[in-house]
Amino acid sequence: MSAQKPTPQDLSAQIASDIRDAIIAGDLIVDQRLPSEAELADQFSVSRPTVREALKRLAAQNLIRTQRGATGGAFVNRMSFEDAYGQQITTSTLLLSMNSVSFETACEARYALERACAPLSAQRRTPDHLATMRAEIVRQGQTGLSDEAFCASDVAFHRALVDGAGNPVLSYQLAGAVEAMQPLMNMITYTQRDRDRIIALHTQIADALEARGGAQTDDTLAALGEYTQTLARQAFARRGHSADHG
Amino acid sequence: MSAQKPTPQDLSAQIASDIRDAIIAGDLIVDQRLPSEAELADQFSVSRPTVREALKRLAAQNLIRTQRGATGGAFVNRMSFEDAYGQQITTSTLLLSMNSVSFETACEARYALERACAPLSAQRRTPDHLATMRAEIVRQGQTGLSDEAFCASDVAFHRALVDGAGNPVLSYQLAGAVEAMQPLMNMITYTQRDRDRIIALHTQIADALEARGGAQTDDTLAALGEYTQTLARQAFARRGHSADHG
DNA sequence: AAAAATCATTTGTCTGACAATTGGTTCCGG
DNA sequence: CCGGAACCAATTGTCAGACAAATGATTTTT
Repeated sequence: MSAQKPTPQDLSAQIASDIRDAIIAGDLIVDQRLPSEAELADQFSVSRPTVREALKRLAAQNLIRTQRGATGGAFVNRMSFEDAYGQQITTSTLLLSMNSVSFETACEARYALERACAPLSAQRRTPDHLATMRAEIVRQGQTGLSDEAFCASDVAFHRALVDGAGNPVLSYQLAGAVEAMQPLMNMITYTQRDRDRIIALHTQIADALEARGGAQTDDTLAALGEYTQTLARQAFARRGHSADHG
Repeated sequence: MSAQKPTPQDLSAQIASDIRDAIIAGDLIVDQRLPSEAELADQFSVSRPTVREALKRLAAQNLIRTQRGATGGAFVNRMSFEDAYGQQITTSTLLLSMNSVSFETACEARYALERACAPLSAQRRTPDHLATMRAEIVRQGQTGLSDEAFCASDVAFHRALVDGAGNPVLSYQLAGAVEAMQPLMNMITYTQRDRDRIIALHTQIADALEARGGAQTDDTLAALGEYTQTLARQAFARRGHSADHG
């Protein structure tokens, strides 16, 4: 009966919640202009700085954009796929780096999700997607490529695979899984032999997609996932050893 | 040599970016206390309100938490899976509702991702997961259940399936795909016959998971996805008709 | 009619202040 | 010496008012 949440929330957080709810509920539609900061301050009976803090919270979530000038103000933002990508990647990256998620768990999730794209990508990939993948494979074979650059190319390869499915929602969901893995992948040192093996598997995947072989793609992805897990286990075993000696 | 980005960004956005980068780079570790607002204002040569706006931006992304009092301040937040779920769902929901993503595209993505969990869930699901699924199936069969409640139960059922994979990263990634679909699913009117069919498929899925049948689960999920698409097509066809007449 | 100057509105930023919270500190009493 | 109560200091939360900067609309001038 009393207050479950008396005032654990700041005013700016409450106001942000109110406006956010209105946007989600559709009471505020895309590109609609919110009242000016002064008006909002009046409506909520708070000061303008407090309103501004609330608006900044919403802006941080890409829910609104602001523009200054005579006809300026805060406008409900159409959440773009690009915005969503960015948030997804930031969130996923931090989630993985801060929660002692094992490489194994993250890797399993990534390859499970990616395999979900395989049949669709085999069906719909365009020559563009294939070209991107082939180009990344070539890059991965270059001598003198740093491990970091190798991983970046790996990510680009896999993004092309995912995008090949031609489903932007899928691409968005996968963005986090693929990109957030990169920092973890960077912790591995790749020998030339490792790279050769990965490149061979990438080539198999590209070939399978070119031949519209969904099942083949899926199998090869599974193999690549397994191989990645093996590499990681070796890397961490080595690290564990040197830790013992350090 | 001039400015690539002259000043398209607010000061508070720049400061938020700086701090965010520091967190992502690991320069600021979990639970570490940031300098006080006054100190930050000094360091960045801005006023305290500007610093506060920056901090609110970060708080909106669950990157920091603030606490007041003598030993209070802003602390780097450990991004919890729960936090990440919430952001993921909000972002996905808005993305779908604002971008005229077709039901077909969203549904395809959802079932593709969910099928990725099938083999893992068949392998690892606990009796708890099965019990949840069975309970939701029972609920779905209750007479007088509103379409909305039916959809909510559907979501709960699918979440149990996904959680059964025992991979929190996977659960997190799927949260958006499954939950964000609910508003779209709510647009469909389910006849008793529709519900019976869905319940039958759900039962098949639960049975398959109980029998550790990954492939069977996958097949049934595919069938359920197809059926959902069919229902949606019918619903939209009807809607189109009445639109013609209205 | 076109261009330039002006204006009004709105966000961005600053200054200074006070309230509220909260852990630590000091002081008093036993 | 110990325990508790009063006090203190640091910090965030909020407010009020002001000015700067941007920007579209308006008015004036050419």
